Amino acid sequence: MKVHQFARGFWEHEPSLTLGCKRLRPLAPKLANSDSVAAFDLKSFIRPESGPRKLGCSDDKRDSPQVETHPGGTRWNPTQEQIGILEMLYKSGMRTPNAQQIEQITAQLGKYGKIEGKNVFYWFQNHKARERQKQKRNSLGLGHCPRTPTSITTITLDTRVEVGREEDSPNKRKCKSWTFETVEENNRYYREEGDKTLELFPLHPEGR
Amino acid sequence: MKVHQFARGFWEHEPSLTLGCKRLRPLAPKLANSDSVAAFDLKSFIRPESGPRKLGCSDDKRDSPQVETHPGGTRWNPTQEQIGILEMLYKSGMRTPNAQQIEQITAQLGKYGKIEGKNVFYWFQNHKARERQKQKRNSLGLGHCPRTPTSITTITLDTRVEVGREEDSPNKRKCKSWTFETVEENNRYYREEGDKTLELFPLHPEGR
DNA sequence: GCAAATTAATGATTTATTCAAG
DNA sequence: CTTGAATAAATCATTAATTTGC
Repeated sequence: MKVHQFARGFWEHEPSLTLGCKRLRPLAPKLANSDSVAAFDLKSFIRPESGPRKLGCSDDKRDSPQVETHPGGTRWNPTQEQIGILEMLYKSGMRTPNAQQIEQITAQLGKYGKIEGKNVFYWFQNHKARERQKQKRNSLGLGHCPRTPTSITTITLDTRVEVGREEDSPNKRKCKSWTFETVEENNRYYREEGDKTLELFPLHPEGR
Repeated sequence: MKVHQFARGFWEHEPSLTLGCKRLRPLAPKLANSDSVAAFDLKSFIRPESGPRKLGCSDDKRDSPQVETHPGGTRWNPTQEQIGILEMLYKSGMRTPNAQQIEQITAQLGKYGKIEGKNVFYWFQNHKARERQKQKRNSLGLGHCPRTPTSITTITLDTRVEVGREEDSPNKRKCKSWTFETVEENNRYYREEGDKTLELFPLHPEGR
């Protein structure tokens, strides 16, 4: 709220940035004049996806025949093996795997078909949420007995990980580090940020 | 739901996995009996946290005088400059920056103090949400006039990025790829998954 | 003045909801 | 209509402000 002075000239520092110059006069100067260069095209910076629509699945989908991974594949198409394993893990009590676990799972599942970490992550999120819905529907639908978890079933080995409940331990927070990558218009694949991240993390020497 | 056979022996495949064996017993060291090998310690695998509390800010805060980044730093502690710039961008209409943008912003803000991409990401999420709350409170609090955005102000350059509203363009979905990393017990720092990810991504050649 | 105690802000995660591919 | 993907809302947890008693 206070500082705004240095705002000026902020982007000029690094020539490596695509949006170099004096633009970024975020406020004030509309004035229909020279918006070509001076305009800075903040719009495209802010929302690069607004212009070109997607709607494509006609021409760019044909380049890669189908051999690899999911067919024309925008999204992950899990194989039976993958689903089976995931469900097994779920039944074993796993709910929100951490990075290491996701990594391992992804590595394993990768043997049965192409898959990424985020697919595993999403799967667990969705599955958890949908099992919960289903359970809620059931508990409301057929009578009451609201404490009956519909899918305890199997997995009763010695692991006493809660199966039907999620909210349990008081300290649930983890601490994750991500690397974003957008797959849009003209996207890169997996942006490293490599060393940066490495030097960033020793900060929090311990989780919480 | 169907497949369960291969469940057994699933983790034995890859010796490269760190949790191959029985180590990784971060918590629950009590119980002297025989849960050592046969137990497989699935529990610790499933929920490695929940044991050790943090509560530290008394002795580990003094090692690094204060020079670098946030003091004993578990979480990002933004500097005035960083906040200022972020707010500026927010006011410019930026709401949910994509990977590329986060990257650039992070690079810039890194000049004023340690920061990661996820901090930027979170900041925008939180700020957006909290501005929304605030606005809702205000609109409810002082009279009506429910269509008055309290902070249109500035930013009227040629970029017609919406300032006061969020829900707008029909196609909002992006497609991000992450690399998770948990910082817990004995955590790793930034797990690559490097080549893997690279070969994974060409799948979705374009967002949506 | 100064720490412990309390409160206010806000960074970080999780959960709920929504969108859209197939 | 199923479900992968993404976003928004709710929640948790730290850190900084601040208050308070000495």
